Amino acid sequence: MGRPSARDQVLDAYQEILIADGVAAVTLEAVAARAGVSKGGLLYHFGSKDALLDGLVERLLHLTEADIARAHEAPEGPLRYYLSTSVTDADMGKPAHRATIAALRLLGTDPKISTTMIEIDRRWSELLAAHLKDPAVVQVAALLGDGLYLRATLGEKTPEDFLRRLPDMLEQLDQ
Amino acid sequence: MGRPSARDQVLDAYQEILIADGVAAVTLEAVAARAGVSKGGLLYHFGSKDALLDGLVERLLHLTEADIARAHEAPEGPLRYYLSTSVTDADMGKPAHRATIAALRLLGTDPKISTTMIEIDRRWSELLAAHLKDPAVVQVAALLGDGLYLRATLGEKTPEDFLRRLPDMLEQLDQ
DNA sequence: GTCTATACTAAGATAGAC
DNA sequence: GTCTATCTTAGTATAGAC
Repeated sequence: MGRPSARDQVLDAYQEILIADGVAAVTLEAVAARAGVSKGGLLYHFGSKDALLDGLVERLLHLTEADIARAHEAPEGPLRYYLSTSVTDADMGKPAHRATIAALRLLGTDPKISTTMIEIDRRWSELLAAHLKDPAVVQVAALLGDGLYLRATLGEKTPEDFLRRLPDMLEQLDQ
Repeated sequence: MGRPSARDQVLDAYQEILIADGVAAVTLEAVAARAGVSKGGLLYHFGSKDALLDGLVERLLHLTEADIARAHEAPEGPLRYYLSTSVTDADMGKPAHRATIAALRLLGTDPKISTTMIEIDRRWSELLAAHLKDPAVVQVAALLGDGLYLRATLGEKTPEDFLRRLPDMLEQLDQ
């Protein structure tokens, strides 16, 4: 693992401020402070605020790829993996999850966010399609994932017991 | 109907810029220009940028209330009304819909947006709960609505034929 | 109720030392 | 690779005329 590079620490700080305090709180100064570097130091790694966003998008894409690979192998199957992954408190610490929530905070600010989220949706749907019969159920599952992420971004938690029932309901629908 | 007040025109401009160009494009100057008034004129109606956001939230709450009242009477039933309402191209012009998309653009910028969206979710769920047997299906329906709104915000359109099947699937699940 | 002019501030970015 | 100092601009908000 090794200790994180300064670059990664900056990206972490960016992400965490985004999640905790919202887009308005993300100033170069605040990010630098949280990462333990100066504004100049930060700008060495990311030449502009926009570069910071690009960095987050890139990270999100990588983490998602890794997550989908894991879903492929998951003993409980991709559907359960996908839906639980989205939101449980236990998973809130999951890197892919945090990066997604952070990115969603930037929704209105840059079109790159939208295209990235659409792309991620597409990849998960691809995986789900390979494991469900009915394409409509795939759509439902993907849509539910999106709903869960929106709620997580709103700070609303979805009841655990409902989350446990969810995959069963979808499988019933897939008959 | 009467012609819209200057105040309303300002709010319209704010909303439309939000939807079309995102949060960064929303400057007092841009909003004023689009509303056909000067910066000073705008600030007479809304004393600050924050007041503009408050205005949108208030409008959204009113429109939602009216929409829910309509859903109550809808011949196709609240479930169908809720799900179609969310996203069809035909409904894109619907005031409640546009206000919602605009508000979602502001997600990361102010906690008021989150609390408002949660409140709106709650009200729709209340209505749906009165017309479905299984509380879990109510949750699913509400979550799907959220997912549809997130996708609309992303600019991704959901296939019409899938949308038509959706309520039937949920009713099947509710047996 | 709306306009013009202007003050003020915050924040992004550059330059150059270390 | 990181820091301090500084420049620059954009954008919010105020004041006061009409």
